Amino acid sequence: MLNTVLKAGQVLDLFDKQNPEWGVSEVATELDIPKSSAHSLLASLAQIGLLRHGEGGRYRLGWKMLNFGQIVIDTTEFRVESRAVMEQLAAQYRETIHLAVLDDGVVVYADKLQGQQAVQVAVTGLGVRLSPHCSAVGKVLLSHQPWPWVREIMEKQGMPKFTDNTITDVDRFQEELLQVREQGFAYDLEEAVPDLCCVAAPIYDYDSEVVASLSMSIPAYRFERAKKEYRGAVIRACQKISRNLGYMEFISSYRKKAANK
Amino acid sequence: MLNTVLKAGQVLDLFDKQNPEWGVSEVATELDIPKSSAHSLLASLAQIGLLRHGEGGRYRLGWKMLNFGQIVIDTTEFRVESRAVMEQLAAQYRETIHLAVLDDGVVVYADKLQGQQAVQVAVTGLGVRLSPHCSAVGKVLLSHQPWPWVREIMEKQGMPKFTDNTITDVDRFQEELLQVREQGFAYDLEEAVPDLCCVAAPIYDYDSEVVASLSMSIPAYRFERAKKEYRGAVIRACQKISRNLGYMEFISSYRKKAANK
DNA sequence: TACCCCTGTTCAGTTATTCTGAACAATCCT
DNA sequence: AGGATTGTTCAGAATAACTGAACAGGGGTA
Repeated sequence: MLNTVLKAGQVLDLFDKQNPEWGVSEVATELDIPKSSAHSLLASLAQIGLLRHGEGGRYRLGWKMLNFGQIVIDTTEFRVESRAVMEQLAAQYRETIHLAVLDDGVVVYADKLQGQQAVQVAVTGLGVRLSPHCSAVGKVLLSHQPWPWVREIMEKQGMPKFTDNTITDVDRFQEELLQVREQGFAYDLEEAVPDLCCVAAPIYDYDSEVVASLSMSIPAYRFERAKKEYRGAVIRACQKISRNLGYMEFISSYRKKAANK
Repeated sequence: MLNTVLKAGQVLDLFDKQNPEWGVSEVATELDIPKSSAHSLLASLAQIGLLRHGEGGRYRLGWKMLNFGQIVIDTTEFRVESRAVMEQLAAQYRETIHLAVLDDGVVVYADKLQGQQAVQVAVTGLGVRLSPHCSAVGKVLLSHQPWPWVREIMEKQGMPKFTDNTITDVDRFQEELLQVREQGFAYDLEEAVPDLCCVAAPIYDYDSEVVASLSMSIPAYRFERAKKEYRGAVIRACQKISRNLGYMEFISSYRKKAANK
């Protein structure tokens, strides 16, 4: 591992929505490195376009980040395939639809659609990273990962309690994941945000790997009324996307048999 | 300048919409470096999340890029201010609206709206980088930069001919920029794409700096009919955005006088 | 207006890293 | 099953990064 690149990564990670602008001295004190080291890191990152230094010598994330982000969006196969199905769902139910993936143990929103105002949609909240233990998509994605790995992640990240329903016990979480995997969908019953429920299902690719998860978010009072219908719609949507990605169920079950031999 | 970071930048620049996936050996031969060097670069970039290595050990841009791109979008002041005005323009004229900035001598689309289908809009073509000599936004942005610097950029990048109207002569381009700066707007009369015309104007910030340019793109036959109206609409939109950013014209003229002393 | 303090930037010697090329392991294709 | 890819590892040789003090440029204040 190249030490210099790792340091550069630490520098980049400082830039977030709350602190989009950093000076050399600030970075130096924050990372506890000499001013000159911070300077060469920032200057080099600016030279390759990942940062830019505008007025006052302060640094911001560069426009190339926009470019790279867009490439991610445009070249992710399941994202392209999901789009049409997501729009259909959003149009029919007028609820918020999320498409999420697992990245280094956290849930990342790869796409988002709102039923109401169509315009702002695809941009807001995209790329947001959050802990997976309290969301339907997180449960779905983790349920298809080996438990020891999941356990390690949970211990490393912790399982913060956001509402009374948040699962904070590791063993309880394992049971939940087993059930999710078994039944092929997951609920989030006000576990992350009060009064907000979600239902999510897995998206498989041609290799029968779970590559993403799609969810619909619904206010609790409305969710209770038609839980089954929402669930069915999400599951059918995921099946349709999976099929478009080349997933075939019978091959999957065949491979499971082969693996168990 | 940190050599390692520069190398990392070269690696990242390989990833584009046409080649979103690279292996170690491919990178090594492409950049003419030993396989092991390519490996440590890719592995390190993957560790900090800028890349990810999925199936087959091949590497792709990481999900963190989406995150960073989104931060750029959400924390760019003029972009936030422009949004409402752009939507208004798009709704009224039903034509494509672009918001562009200058980054290292090239034009970058910071936002894009289409009048017709509202949904796909904000995502398509965002972050795209193109040469500035054949677009209205490019002319506007360059017209507010010192000519020697612009000349250098033009000589480095070249001025490729896309249509019969493309300006390919440097001296001719200088005249054009002088006029654009003087009149406060720029046309693109089928200079980049046949049958496509644009009109663009500058967006000033509180410091009287040109930070971006907004343009409207219209099919040539329609553009000829109402050139003046389109021009007026774009200029008024830019003035409104500039004012929201704290730009005040009288301060600008005051500073010009002070600078000329 | 002049001062002071805090910026970002540069530089050269010391230190620690990266770079390299060959050997290994795993995978795909024939 | 074989051959030729691929990605990965390792230890010595070469080179880069790290440091801390000195420099320069602004912004604010007295």
